[in-house]
Amino acid sequence: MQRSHRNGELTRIHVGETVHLLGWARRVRNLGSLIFIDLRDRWGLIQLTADTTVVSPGLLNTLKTIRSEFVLSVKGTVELRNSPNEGIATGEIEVRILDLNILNTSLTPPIPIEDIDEPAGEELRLKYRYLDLRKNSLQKNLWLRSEMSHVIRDHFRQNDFFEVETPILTKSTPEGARDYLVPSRVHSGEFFALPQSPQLFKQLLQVSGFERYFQICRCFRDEDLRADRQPEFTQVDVEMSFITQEDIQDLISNLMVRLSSMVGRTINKPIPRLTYQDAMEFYGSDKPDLRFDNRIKDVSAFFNRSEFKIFRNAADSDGQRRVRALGFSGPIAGNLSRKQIDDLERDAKHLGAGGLPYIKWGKDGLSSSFKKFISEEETRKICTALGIIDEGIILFAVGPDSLTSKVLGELRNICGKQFGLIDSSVFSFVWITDFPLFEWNDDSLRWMAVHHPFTSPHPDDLYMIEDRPGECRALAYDLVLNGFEIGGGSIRIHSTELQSRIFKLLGISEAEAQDKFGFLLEALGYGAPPMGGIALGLDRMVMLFSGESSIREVIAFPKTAQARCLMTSAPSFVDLRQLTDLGLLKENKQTFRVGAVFFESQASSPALRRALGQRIQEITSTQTQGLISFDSKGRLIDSKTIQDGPFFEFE
RNA sequence: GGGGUCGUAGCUCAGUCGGUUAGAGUGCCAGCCUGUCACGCUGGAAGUCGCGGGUUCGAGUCCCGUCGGCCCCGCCA
Repeated sequence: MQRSHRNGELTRIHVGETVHLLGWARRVRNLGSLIFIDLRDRWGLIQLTADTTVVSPGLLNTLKTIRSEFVLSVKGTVELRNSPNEGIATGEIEVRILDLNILNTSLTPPIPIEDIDEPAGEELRLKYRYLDLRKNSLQKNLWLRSEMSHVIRDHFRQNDFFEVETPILTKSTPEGARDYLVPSRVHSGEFFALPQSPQLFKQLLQVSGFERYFQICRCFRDEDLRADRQPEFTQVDVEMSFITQEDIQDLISNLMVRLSSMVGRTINKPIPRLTYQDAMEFYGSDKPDLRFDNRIKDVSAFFNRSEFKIFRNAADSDGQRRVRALGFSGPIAGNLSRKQIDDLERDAKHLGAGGLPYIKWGKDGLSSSFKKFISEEETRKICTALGIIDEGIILFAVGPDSLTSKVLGELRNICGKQFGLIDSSVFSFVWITDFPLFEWNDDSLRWMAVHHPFTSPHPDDLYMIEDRPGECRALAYDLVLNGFEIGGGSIRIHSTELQSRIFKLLGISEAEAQDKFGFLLEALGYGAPPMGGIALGLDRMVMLFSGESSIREVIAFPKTAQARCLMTSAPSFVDLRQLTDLGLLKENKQTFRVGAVFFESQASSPALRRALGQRIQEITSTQTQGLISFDSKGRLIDSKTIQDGPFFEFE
């Protein structure tokens, strides 16, 4: 069974040739004495045609039975079309069918297998993922992903990197995300954890002298999901010895230039750097979208004599609380409706603000939520300070920086989209540097590592680790693209003493450190080189590079927001035997889910009855009870009483 | 853990104030059709209104609960 050509690669130079093609019938257009079939394979679409008045009766019969998504093998002659279609790549030509075999039939697909304006709901698309993946858009996305992976491998190989696989079954570590656990059968009661990242292994590979390591690896985090977060995701993991953060940033910047060119984007080097502090001050975010430059400004000083008490108090608070503002010029911003402003205020309140004070200058002149506290002259001064020349709006937030940054940073993103400030064809990369090393956690009442506990402090800040941990900077950096964090890394600690100091500050006891990371601490004592690295989020990169807004569109078999696979129905209950094998059920107390499945049918033959029995086993688990009904042809009529059986416990 | 939103034919959706036999487009099936390419025309079949309970003479519509999809907050070193 061989094809002579790929469908999408046929052109007018093949006219006159007899070709053998394979693929799926995307659509059949039967005009009576003329039949057209669009045949799809991985490389494209070609129109098959047959004149039913001249083909053999056998072929005519076959042609009549073809439906969408049937799998076909075709022999035919390439011809120029009478009426070309400029809309498709192979629109100049068509293949006149000489012979055709149906290799397989297809049920009517439950979802449209085409990129159309109103695609099926995501629930169905995920259930029938193998059909959804036939669509051109998903094939294109996964192809881009495949190509990007190759370019990434090539880039690191060219730079003398060593690809090493690290364990998937590994050790649970404190700090960080919740682990996915895997019970050990051999060691009853003990667990492996799936890696949140190969962090410790890549550091140990540096101790081993590999010097340049990379891996494209799967990572797992048992946390709640978002459009850009899946429980398992793919990292481009990198670690190097004897380097500075600039070395790593340069290496990755070069990679980004190469990858961007794959989707027709040119980016300027060097990629700009912004300190964490400046990012928070000017953009209210550690992953600012720099496709537009509207900046947050501290306007506290304008209000140190103001009648507006909330602002005045903040201005007088010596920096504890500040009045910060974000301005947008232009008629769209200046002429927002009451409702649009209410919507923004609702967003602001949602983020923790008390309200959304604003000044707006539009067609109808000035309006402001605190007009009576501010003169027109003062208003003009503030407008000028924020660069609002003609029409525009200024949004205010007051309070501690943590609050005002969050509110204005988020409003900046919302307004940037709403006011059309974002050129979606632009790639705007930025390195965010000098992250804080620690942050105070109110729940556990202790300092936590912002990046991870192996991150090196900034050498200038070493002296204040114990006294002023909150001010201590880390040699840590994130790579941000269009408002998404696509990577993060750091220079690591390579001395046992410093690592112990950090653990101590984090409240990790000597004993716990030994228990959890003893192997690392020990390794650092055997000539660990200075080292650092980065991990890039491949899923997010492919998402952004393909213009998608969810990483599910660039993952072959993604999970839902509730971390389920709708296609396989994972996770699922398992046999009790498996649980007892794993030591997850105590021997002296066993839990059984008791059930029995009855079924009724008028099945005509013993063979059909046996098949139905099998079918029931497929659609129920051993823990199920209820009644299933089939009709005489074995079609399912009713299974609504099927449910999970009750638990019984025996001592 | 919390907030928002959606769930009606295979699919995408409409369904008014709670009131007759729940509609449209598309897909599917059948017939007709020689240049279609989202073919066209004619006809037809197709519904557990997510599930459970409640209010009511009467529920797709109102109330409570529950399940599921999506988005967000918390969370994600």
